[in-house]
Amino acid sequence: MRLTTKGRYAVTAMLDLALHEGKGPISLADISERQGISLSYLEQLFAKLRRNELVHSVRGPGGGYQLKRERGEINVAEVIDAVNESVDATGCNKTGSCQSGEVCLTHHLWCDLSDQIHGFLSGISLADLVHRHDVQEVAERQQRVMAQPEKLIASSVASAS
Amino acid sequence: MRLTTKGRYAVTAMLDLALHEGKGPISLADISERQGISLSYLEQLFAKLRRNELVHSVRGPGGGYQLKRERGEINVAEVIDAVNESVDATGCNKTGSCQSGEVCLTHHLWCDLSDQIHGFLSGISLADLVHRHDVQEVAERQQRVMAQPEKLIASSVASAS
DNA sequence: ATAGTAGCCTAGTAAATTAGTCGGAATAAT
DNA sequence: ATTATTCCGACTAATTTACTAGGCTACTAT
Repeated sequence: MRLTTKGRYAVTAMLDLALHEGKGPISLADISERQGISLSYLEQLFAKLRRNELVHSVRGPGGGYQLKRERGEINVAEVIDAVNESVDATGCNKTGSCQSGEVCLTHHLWCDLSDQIHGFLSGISLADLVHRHDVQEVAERQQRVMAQPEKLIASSVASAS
Repeated sequence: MRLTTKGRYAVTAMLDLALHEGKGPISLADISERQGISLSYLEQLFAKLRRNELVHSVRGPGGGYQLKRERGEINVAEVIDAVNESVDATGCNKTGSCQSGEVCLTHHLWCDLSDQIHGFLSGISLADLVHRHDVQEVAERQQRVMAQPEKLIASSVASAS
C-alpha cells in the first residue's frame, strides 16, 4: 500500500472539479494554478481518471474536464484506486500466497487494515468534502489568491529559485 | 504514507518473537527461516527496532532478540513507525504547509485518514495477534515445516531456480 | 586461549516508483 | 488560420525498496 502525492493530487484535482461544477468544463491549466500541481503531471493523472470513467473530457478551446457522475456518487477510495491501483495493505494482493504459496503470519491483519482503510475512504464522497468547513475555507482562500495576478507571479518566481 | 514489505516484515518478525517468548533469546536466523525473510535485511530492521526500544539483544552464541516490553504493551502502529517513520497519510507531516505554506484543499482529509489508520493499528497489540485463530494456525504450520529438514531444502532449491 | 556463534555496522546495488519535463499530435472554437 | 485545449509517448533525476557482501565486535562453550 502506498499513499503518496499521486493519490493526493488526484483527490485534490477531483475535489477542485466538484467545487467548480456547473461552470462548464474546467481546464487542467486552471486546476494546475489553483492547486499548485504540474500541468503535465495532471494530464497523466487525468488520463487514468478518464479511463476509469470518473471524468469526461471536452477537447478544444474552452474545453476541459467535468465529473462523469454526480459529486455524491464518487467516493475518495475509487479516485485513489484509479491512479494508484488499490489501497490494499497486503503484499499478496489478498490472494493469500504471501509465504511460498501459503498465507503469512500477518496476512489477516493486513486484510483487516485494508478493509478498514477502504471502508473509511469509500464512505466519503466528493459531495461530503465540498460541504466541509475546512474545504470551503481553503477554496475561498484559493479564489482570493487567483484574483491577484501580481502575487501569483511573485510566488511562482519564489518557488522557482 | 507507505506500507510495504518493510513494515510487514517488521510486524511479522515481532510477532514471531512474541510467539516464541519464554524460550530465551530468538536468533534472527530462526526468524529468517520460519518467516522467509532475508537474514541481512532482518538485521537492518532489528537495528531500528532496537533503537526504538522495542527489542533487547543478547550477543554471542545462544544469543538473539527478545521483546523489551510485554506482548500486550507493544502495538502494531509503533512497530511500523519504528522501521518506516510513521503511518502519516499527509504530505506535509501534519504541519499544514502543503501548498506554499498554507494547508491544501485535502489536508484535513488526510489528517482524518492518518488518525483512522493509527487508531486501528495502535489498538492491536502483539498479544492480541498471538491469540488470534488465524495466527495460531499459521504458526502451527510453520512449526511443522521446520520439523521437516528435507522439505526445507527442496523448497529453497525450488525458489532459487 | 581459542574457535565459533551470534549481533552489529557500512557500503553498495538492481529494480521499481515518483514526480515530474518535453515535444508533438489531434481536436474544436473563434 | 490561429489558438486553446486535450491527448500521447518517451525520457529523466531522485528516491525508495529489498536486498547482498563483507568485515568487525561481543560473548560462550570447549
